This record gives sequence, structure tokens and C-alpha cells, in this order.
Amino acid sequence: MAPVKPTLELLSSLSSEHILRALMQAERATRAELAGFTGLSKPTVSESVRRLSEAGAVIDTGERTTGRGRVGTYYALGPTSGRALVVSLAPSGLVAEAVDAYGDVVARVVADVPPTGVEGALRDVAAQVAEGPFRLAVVSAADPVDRETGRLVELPDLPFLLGALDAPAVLADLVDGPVVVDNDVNWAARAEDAGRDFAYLYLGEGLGLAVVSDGEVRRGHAGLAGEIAHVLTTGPDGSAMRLTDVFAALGLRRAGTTAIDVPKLLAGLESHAALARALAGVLSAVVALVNPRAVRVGGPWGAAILPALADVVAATPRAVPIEPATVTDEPALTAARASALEQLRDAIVAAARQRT
Amino acid sequence: MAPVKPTLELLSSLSSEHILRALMQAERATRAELAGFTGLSKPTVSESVRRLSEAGAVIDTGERTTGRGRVGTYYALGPTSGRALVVSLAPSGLVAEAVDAYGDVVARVVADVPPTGVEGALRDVAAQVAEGPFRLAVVSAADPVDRETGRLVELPDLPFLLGALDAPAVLADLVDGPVVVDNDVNWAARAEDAGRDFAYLYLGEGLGLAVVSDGEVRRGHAGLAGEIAHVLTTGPDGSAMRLTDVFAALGLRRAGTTAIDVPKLLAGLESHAALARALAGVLSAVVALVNPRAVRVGGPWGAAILPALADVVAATPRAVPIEPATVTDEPALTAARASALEQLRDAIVAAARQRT
DNA sequence: TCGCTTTAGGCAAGGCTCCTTCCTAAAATG
DNA sequence: CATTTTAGGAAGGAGCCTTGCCTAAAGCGA
Repeated sequence: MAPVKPTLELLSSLSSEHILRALMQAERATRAELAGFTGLSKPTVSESVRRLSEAGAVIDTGERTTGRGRVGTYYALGPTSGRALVVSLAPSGLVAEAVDAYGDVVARVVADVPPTGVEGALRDVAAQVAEGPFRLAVVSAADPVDRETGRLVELPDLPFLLGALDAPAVLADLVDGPVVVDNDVNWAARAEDAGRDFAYLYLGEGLGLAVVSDGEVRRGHAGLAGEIAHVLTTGPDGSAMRLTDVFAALGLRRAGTTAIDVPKLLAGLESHAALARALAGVLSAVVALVNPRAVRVGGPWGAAILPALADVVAATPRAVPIEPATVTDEPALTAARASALEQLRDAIVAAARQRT
Repeated sequence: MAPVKPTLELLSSLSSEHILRALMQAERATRAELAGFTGLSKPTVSESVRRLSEAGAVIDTGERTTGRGRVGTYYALGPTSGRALVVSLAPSGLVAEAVDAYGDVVARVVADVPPTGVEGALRDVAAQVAEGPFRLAVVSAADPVDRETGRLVELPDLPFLLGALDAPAVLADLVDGPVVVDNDVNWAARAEDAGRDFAYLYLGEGLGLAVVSDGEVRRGHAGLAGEIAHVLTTGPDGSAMRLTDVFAALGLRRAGTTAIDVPKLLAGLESHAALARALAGVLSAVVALVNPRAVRVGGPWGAAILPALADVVAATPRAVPIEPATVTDEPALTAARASALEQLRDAIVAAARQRT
């Protein structure tokens, strides 16, 4: 809206940004190479590198070019560029990674969720990959996340897989900057390359849906967009029923909980038709409200139900393509890592802008 | 993502943008005043104004200051800044306005929809407010709009109020720039100030819903987000039923059409409970999928049903505030006008950036 | 009436950024 | 060992923004 003030400082900070981003891609480069990458002139690059070196943002690596011609000096990002923490929290286990500005995973720890709860385990794995404080953290959690606070929230009639957890508070002394927490289904959707408007349906012990509109996951006011358990749909008997109650009616809940009994569901093919109809009812609401180009289906029983679901949806007046999820290996972690990398790089550029 | 190239030209174009935006607000100003408004120094402003004058973007109005001190020269936007066309199309009538870069409505025409169709009437009203070609047009239409083409689309089992219309094609020879078309409900939602995440439910002859996420109306892949007629909900008899079929079941459709019989609906209070329940079912899907802070309700029978609807929703496990719409006087036109003004101003700044 | 104040605008100098062009140093090549 | 190749530096120039000062002209007040 309001234009930026036209000052010479703006130009030099733009040059710095060019240099830094080029170094993030190249890992190390001489000033002549940077001039080639960025399109800036050699004197401009030299001056910018001089300033950045003075501020500690980049350093002379000590390496020298060995080829024809004069010996060049390699520069790289300084140690102050720091690292980002990436954590994936799920009942099946925790994964923590430390990522540097080059996108390299410099440390990785996997752990089980102990019976004492996820909080201690989170602190442990984060500490294990730490090496000095992180500049920021990105957390994926298999439960609904409050958008404001980053805390996990329990919703009625939904399985609460990880339990109460205030990840920003737990990680506060390990992370200097922001701690971003989001639901694993939202992260998994971000890993998909399915266009600017699509929905991602996750079918596992819990049910999840991510809405991607105009290229971004839309979390809603409190971060609870996509919590579809309470959406009205068609029950096995044809009556209007909330989606979560369909599983109860079909006897597909794990005893004493609201979690879905996945093995039983996969074994009992006869319930698939009723499930497909119920899910199609939910998707009719998705189609009506967010109008996705397609619906990607993932999760432990996503592939099993997909054909039946696709058939039912195809017969509705507003058919939408039903596609299998394409990223199946740690999808949430993959997307969280990419987000952490982008945020880390932005933070480095912003910090350099501050300190010069 | 990719930073802008640091060039001196960037600075001068930024200065020009400051000057132009200040003139859009002030209508006319001396260079000294512009220096005060923008925070730029007097020589910078003088130089920028000189360049903009040469390019025709601003002109000496001929007026002179009359106060103490030296006589100043007033500058204003040049005639090439042009106008934007704003049109509202509804069965109740057409409104066309011409808006200049100051936000003033310089011409306005109201017309009825003739039995021959809306296309000719659109051309007529647009021509009547035209005075040379428009730089862009913004159209609000009371029917679903295809996001790609801007054409009105007919959906099965929905009233098609205006009929087929390709507004961009009809206006092509009156408008030099883009023609933006959107649904009137989406425009009405943009006129509300209800936070960054909310939904707008329009209840009239047709049913409409607008979804605002992260501060923007989200239109979906084809522009059909919010077409809620086919969402499954609770029918009068408790069975799962599409929302549009609820009106059929209650005998609230105008004979031979899929349009809602609003007078009959307003007269028959006994059907309100069933309607409220059906709408609440749809809102449960809205809450689940887009998680709005609140739902604003507008339209001819919005106020009538609001208390009953609010009661039913309050009793659900995921209650959401139900609020009346705040803008009731030409809400769609108001928002379309604001959008046109913003786009016109951006276009002027962009054009100046090109031509200097 | 006349000097003072006030105000728009111009001018000059200085600082900074970027660029192009040219030069230098040093390593590999033949 | 001369030539080629390449990183880096130096010089000069152009453009933009700023501060500070000056000028012109209109109103104000004695």
C-alpha cells in the first residue's frame, strides 16, 4: 500500500539481499561468481560483500580458487546465520531436525513417544539436535493447533492423540525466534503440488482436511479450519448424521475412544460403501464452500477407500477429481522443513538489513 | 521471493509513486505541500513533479496559492489518469458508475433490466457513464461467476437470475484494461468489516455465501466457492437433504423455478424453525471447513431468520457468533467501487513507472 | 506607506549508490 | 617462458536524495 521511502540505503540493502540469497544457493562463491549470479557489477558486489563481512553476515572461508587466472577468495554465510529447528510430532514417533540456510539437514533425531507424554520427549529431541540456540522452529503436530498460541487443543468427540502441549513454551529456551506450529494435515497439504486451490483429505486414526486457497493453506480464525468430524453428512441409514458418528454407527471406533479402528476398517470391506457415501457428503460441502480443483486423499486408509469414494463423488452433480496424495514419505516433515528453510532465509536477510 | 534489482531508477519511481498517491488523496497540492505529505525533500519533489509533468501524469492546474508568502503552483493528476467503470447487475436493476482516481463518482446511471436481457442494458448504462475509454471495469453480478473468464455460469438446480452474460466481451470496446467480474455476495462480504476470517451468508431469492480467509474473499478454483445450494443438511423430516431441496420440501419455491419465494417465506413463520435448522447444518460445515470468527447474515430475509438461526447455532457443539450484516445500502456496489478505486490507482502508478 | 514576516521554489554542494572501463596480479597452458 | 585466463581493484561518471541557503512575492502590522 504505502510505498517504501526512496533512499540509497534501500538500494544497498537490496544488493545485500541479492548476495545473501545467491550464497544460500551456491554455498560458497567468489565475488566474481556472485556478480555473475546476481547480475550486479563486480565493484557493487565487492562493496556489498565488504559490508556484509564487516557485519559478520558472510565470511571468507579461507578456500581459494584453483584454476586458471588469479586466485579468488571464496565467501560463505557466516556462523551467525544459524539454524532452524523442524519437529514432527505424531503418536508413531517424534522427529527433530536442524536445518541450515543452505537447506541441509545437519542433525536429525528420531524418538518414540514415551508414556510420560510428548512434552519431555519434545524437549529432549530438540536439545539433541541443538548446537546453540535456533533462530526459529517449525512444528508439525498430529492434533488441532490454536493459531494464536500454537498450543494443541482438544475438541469434543475427537481423538486427542498427543495430549495438551504448548510447544512454543517448551521450546522457548532453545529457540530465539518464532515457533510456528501447525497441524500435520496442513503440512502434508503444503507438500502436495496440486494447484492453487485444492483440498487434502487425511484418513487415519483421526480425520483431517486441509484447505488450500489461492496457493496457501487457510487455517481460519482459530486455526481449526478442516476439522471435519462434525460436518453433517449421510449416515448408513440415510439420516443426517455427523461424520464422526458414522464411524460409531459402523462400529469402527477403537474401544472407549473416539479414534478410528484402522485395522478393522481395512479388514471390513462391506463398510466401505457406507463410508464412501459419508465422505462424499462431506466432500460435497467442501466443493460447495471452497471449490477445489481436486481433492487429494492421503493417510493409512486413504488409498483403500479412494476407488469407492471416487465412484460416489463422480455420480454427484458437482463432481470433483479425487486423486491420491503424491507425497507419502514424511509429507508433514518435508513441508515443515521447506517452510523452516524459507523462514530462516528471510530472517537472515531481514537481520542483515537491520545491521547494516 | 526474488529481490528487485537495485537501481537508481527504482528510487525515482518510488518518489513518483509517493507523489502520485499523495495527489490522489489531496486532489491538488503545491510542491511544498507534497514535500510535507510525503516526507521527501523539496528538491526531490520538484524533480519528480517535473518528470511526471513531462510524462503527462500530473498537470499544473493553473490555480495559485492565495495566502502569505510566495505564490505557489497547484498540481493535480493529469487527464490521462482516466476513470474506472463500476457496474452492479441484479434482477432489481442495474447501476453503473464512473469513478476517478480521487474516489469521486463522476457519473451514475440506474436502469431496469429489460425483458430483452441484461446484455444490452449493460452496454447502454456503461456507454452512458463513459467519457472516453475506461481504464478498467469492476462488475458485480447476482449470479455465479467463472473466475477464469468472468462469464456468468448457470449451475443445476439454482435460479439463474440474470442469464448468460459475458461482461468482459460486452464491455471490451468501452474498457481499455481488465474487466473484473465477481458475484454480488462476494462483493457484499468485502464491504463488511468483520475481521480477517469470517463468512457472509446472503439470504434472498437465491442463496449465497462468501468465505473470507486471511482478509481476502476466497473464490476457489473456478470461482464457485460459496455455492451452498447442494450442501447436505438436515431436512424438515430429519433426513439428509441438500439445502436447495429443503425449500422445495417446504413449498417455498416460486412456481416453476428454483428461486425462493421470499414473500411467502416471510409470511409463514412456521417454517422458520425448519429453515433455521437446515441453515445451521450448512453453517456447521462452514465452521468445520473454514472456521470463521463469525457469520454475517444479510439479504432480504436475513434479518427475519437471524434470531432463530442464532438460537440453533448456539446450541451446537461448535457455536459461532451470528451477526447481522452492517452494510445494507448497496453493499456490493460499495465494495466494487472501493476495489475499482484501488485498482485504478495502482494502474496509474504502474503506468507512470512504465513511462518514465 | 513601508518594513517585517511568511512561504514557495530554486540553486549549490555533498554524500551515496550503481555502472563501465581499464588495469594489475597471478596461475595455468602451450 | 610468453600467452592466456581470471579475480579483484581503481578511476571516472551519472543519477538520486538531502541539507542549507537564497530569492521572490504576498500579506501583515505599525
